[in-house]
Amino acid sequence: MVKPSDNLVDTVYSDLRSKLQRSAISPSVRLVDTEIAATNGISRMPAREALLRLVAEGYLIGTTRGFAVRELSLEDISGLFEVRRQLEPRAAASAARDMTSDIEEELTAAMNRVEQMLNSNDISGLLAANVEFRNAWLKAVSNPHMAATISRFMDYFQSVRLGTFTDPGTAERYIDGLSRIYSAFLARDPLMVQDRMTLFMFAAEEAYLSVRRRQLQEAAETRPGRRRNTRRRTA
Amino acid sequence: MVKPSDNLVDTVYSDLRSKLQRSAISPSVRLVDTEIAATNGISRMPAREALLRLVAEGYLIGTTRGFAVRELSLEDISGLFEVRRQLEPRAAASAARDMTSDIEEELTAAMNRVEQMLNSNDISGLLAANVEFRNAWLKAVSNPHMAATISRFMDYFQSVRLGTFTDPGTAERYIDGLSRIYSAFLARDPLMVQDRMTLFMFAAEEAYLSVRRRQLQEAAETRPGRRRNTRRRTA
DNA sequence: AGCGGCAGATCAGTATACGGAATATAGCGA
DNA sequence: TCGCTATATTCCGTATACTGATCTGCCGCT
Repeated sequence: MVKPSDNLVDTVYSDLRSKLQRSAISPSVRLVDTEIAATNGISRMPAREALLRLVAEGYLIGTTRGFAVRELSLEDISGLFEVRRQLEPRAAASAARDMTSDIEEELTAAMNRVEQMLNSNDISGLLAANVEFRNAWLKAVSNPHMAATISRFMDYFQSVRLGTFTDPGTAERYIDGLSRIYSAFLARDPLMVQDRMTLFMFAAEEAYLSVRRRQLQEAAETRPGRRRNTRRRTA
Repeated sequence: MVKPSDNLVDTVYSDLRSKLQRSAISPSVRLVDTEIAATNGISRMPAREALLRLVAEGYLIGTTRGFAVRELSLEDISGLFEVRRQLEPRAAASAARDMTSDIEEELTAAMNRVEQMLNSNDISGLLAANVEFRNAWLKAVSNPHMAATISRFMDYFQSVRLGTFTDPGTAERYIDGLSRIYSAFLARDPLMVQDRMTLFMFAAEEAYLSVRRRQLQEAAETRPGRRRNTRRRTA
């Protein structure tokens, strides 16, 4: 997943992207190109270009005072899940059909790590293991356009996912759905994978919506009359 | 569809994007940032950033000697259509359900223009009318993420589409499928729209594949030992 | 005549610099 | 003490300059 490539823009982009995947950047922090440039020992331009790319892809938004990670509205979550529902069950089914044994091993390793992290209450480890699991089955999707699109849509949720896993009950239900998908993969049953993934999608949407609702409510309580500027840059 | 916005990057980006949509740029021409900057009366940076954005989105590829429009392989076409099949029938169905009367008017206007252009053998006009038609129903898709994704996947085909419309038989079959979808929209029957769009997708895939196959064969004949460099930039 | 190497040209990548817009802050008056 | 205005700051957008890699074409060698 790490693409060091050779040019600075890609390096910074990959670095930021992986931080976003790990929810390592809070929506409240401001990402400023000069800062990123300084910490990486490069000039503004590569840092800026990486940031703009993330903005174009919808992960960040540009404000007048630095860039910030985009916060999903409830409508965003519903909309994004509508797309995911159309793509992921079908893609996972084709992955189950075409899966090789080494991918099965990766899947097993990821699933073990997920359960291990759940037991040790390691939230960020759980997040990482979760990403591992999805990357494992995505590898078996032969259509690169399909895989890339799915990967992108999944990544939008990383900032919210953290909140999902903090709640123990939700996390356990989430992992339970995941393990059901896992066993369907082991059975190499495309239809079972498809059905369980579909169920999983609906459950996940519910979980994200409720977490986000709570987040928004808490935010409204702590800073009642707070305004945010979003500025131009029509996505 | 035109977003003038206010900053130069967006301006150049929209300009190039609309040119790509009209197949106004041949894959053989090299897009160089300095040239674009000069013609638009701006500096390299905005032009360059617009080009990089198009590269990141997959419309262009970077070479050591300027940027060029990406040519789709047969595998690309199959892969892209697999995604389109998952999204467009469903989205069109929801559009048929939620469509307002003014969107119906737009759809009718676009359909009339399509037939008019077909009769007068105006290929580029046909292309434009076709884009009009799809934009009309996409407006009725309430989920912006869905609409944006579909729009993006459609745009990959503009370079090939030109070839599709050049062949009279294929063009007529294409338009026939379109008019069947149109009448299903008029009937406000989501399921009929969904089914006809599904059929349309398969027919379109066939058409694109055969056109592209012919293109590739012709290219192989005219310049047999021609080599192309694609360079780094791991998408 | 064909082949290999050298020099110039081209163009992407990166760095630095300047201007302007929006925001934050300090100073002033009530 | 509070509100308003002027100044300072921050940071984006754009411009210009430099560097290095790659390609092309020329020239000499065989």
